[in-house]
Amino acid sequence: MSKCEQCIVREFSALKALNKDELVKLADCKTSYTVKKGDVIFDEGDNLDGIFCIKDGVCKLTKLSSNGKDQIVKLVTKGELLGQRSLISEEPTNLGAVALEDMHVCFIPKSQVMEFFNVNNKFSLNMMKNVCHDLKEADNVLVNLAQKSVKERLAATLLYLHDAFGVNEDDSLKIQLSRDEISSIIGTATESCIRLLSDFNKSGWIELSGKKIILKDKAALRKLAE
Amino acid sequence: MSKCEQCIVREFSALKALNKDELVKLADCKTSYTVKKGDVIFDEGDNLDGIFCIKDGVCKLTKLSSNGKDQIVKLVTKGELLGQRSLISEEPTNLGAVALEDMHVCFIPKSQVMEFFNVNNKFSLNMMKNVCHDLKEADNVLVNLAQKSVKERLAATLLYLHDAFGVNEDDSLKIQLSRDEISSIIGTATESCIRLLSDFNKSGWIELSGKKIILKDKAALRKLAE
DNA sequence: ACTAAAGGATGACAAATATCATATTTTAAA
DNA sequence: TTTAAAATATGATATTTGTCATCCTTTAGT
Repeated sequence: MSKCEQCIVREFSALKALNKDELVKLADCKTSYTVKKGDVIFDEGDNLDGIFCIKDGVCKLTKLSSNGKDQIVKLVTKGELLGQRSLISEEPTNLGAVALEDMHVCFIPKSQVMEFFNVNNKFSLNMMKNVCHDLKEADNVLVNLAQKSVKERLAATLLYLHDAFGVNEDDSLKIQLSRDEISSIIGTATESCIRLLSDFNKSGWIELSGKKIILKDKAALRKLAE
Repeated sequence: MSKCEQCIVREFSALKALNKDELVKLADCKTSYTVKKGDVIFDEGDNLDGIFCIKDGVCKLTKLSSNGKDQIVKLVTKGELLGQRSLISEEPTNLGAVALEDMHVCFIPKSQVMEFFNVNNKFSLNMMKNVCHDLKEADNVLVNLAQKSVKERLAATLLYLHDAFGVNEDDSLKIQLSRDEISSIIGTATESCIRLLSDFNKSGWIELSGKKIILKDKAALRKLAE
């Protein structure tokens, strides 16, 4: 069982408020495991009995719409916690979580989270701030989906992927999404997304080679995304 | 200065967790006032020095998109609190609030909220649950905006207005929104919204008379909205 | 290495939605 | 009350986006 005290990732989440004793307790009760790319961490509607701390990797939070299509609501990465809302609300999850890469995650049982909650005010405040941040982001995404064109949303999404997940040595986006997944972020048909990527490519704003995407003209994309 | 102890509205928000002493304190520091229809309660980006408790009336929370159009993110009514997220995040507001009807609101200064926060665990938990509920709702709206057609969103919105705000004696929706405001909820051009309302009218699903809207065939609307 | 399946690309076309113009009705202000 | 402004309504048209068909490319499994 690895020690949470030495886990750098903890510094990026609400868990940073925990003291030494609490970290020992945490290490004691957590379950650490790996998740393969494509694996389901939890399904929409699952009853979670704790939260997940992402040690490494990225996953998508999705919701199935009544039209049969999945919408990606949020990408969650290293250092973030999963399932907080469900835990606080004492409700089943509203979104499902699927790994986009191989991941390392730790599961922290509800009882332990609740204990920290009650004894460590800083921890609960941090967690609350996380949820508040998520709410702000969700509102912003909502406005973009309602008011911007697919083209604008694609440009904005490419820039977001660039800024949030960085690039490889060859400048290609580090995070690898299928065309279908990109469509599922911007809320459009896969073919429309592919077509627009082609257009962006022809305009010289991006460069496509296989699954790799390189942003060649971020200024142009930024102008489009506003 | 009216007593918060006797205010029924309190029962519907996080404030229900306050005890008698705390309610006296609250009554002591709050400012109660009226807001006229169309008045701005706060603007997007304002620094709030407290939260608002809605005693009566309905307001819209909006965000201005870069295309110059306002998006209505949420309608907030009697019993709900405004500005919680901003207060917890210690950030300017992400959304503006405008009265849709004449309102009675109370302003509770930040210092007092923070004190309750620190001494009353139930209160902070309630507030946290509110934010979590807002997040869940925002995610759901987001998915609908991304995946459903304008027609479906209009049907869903009419049903929502019916269920959330009720009807008058003549069965017309109690809450009166302009066509422009309805468009701003569903995220479409005003003309498209007007046209679809006409279509719904011709189909016999709704009845329009001036600004009044009567839902004649909720089953049909529900089927459309899914 | 071979093969099936999945993902990606593109054309043709249809449907949904936005935009612009204009008329009518309602509302609010002088 | 009169009048100007705003809101509502509708047609004509352009643009955006989705759907369906087909082909090509990559990936994964045997």
